[in-house]
Amino acid sequence: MGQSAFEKIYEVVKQIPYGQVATYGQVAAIAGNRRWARVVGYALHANPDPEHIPCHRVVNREGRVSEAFAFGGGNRQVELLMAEGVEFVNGYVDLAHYQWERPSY
DNA sequence: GGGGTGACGCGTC
DNA sequence: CGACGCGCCACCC
Repeated sequence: MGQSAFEKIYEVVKQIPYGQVATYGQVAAIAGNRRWARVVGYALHANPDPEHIPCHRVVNREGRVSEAFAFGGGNRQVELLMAEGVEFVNGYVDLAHYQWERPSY
């Protein structure tokens, strides 16, 4: 089927529940290969469906957001996450409590 | 058709 | 602790 890395990545990102966040590596790993972390970044960069693809719930391994290339201006992503109840510490997401645990399906 | 780059992650020096 | 390189896929020129 035409399910490429891109498609799988979008599927995973769409599954991130409200109030939780996932890392690029996490999404990549669930999508099929953890080395796709870079592809995840590119996939979200393209973000063809921002309404269904909560790219703001995807953060890097440090729990930090990309201020330089964020869709709405970096801080925008932080605001959205905080609005969902995600706590930030020194600008970093508390991954220990808010990192999404993929359901073992 | 070929080459370079990128919203990353991890190992190594 | 910081900096660098490697790996992967898709898109742009």
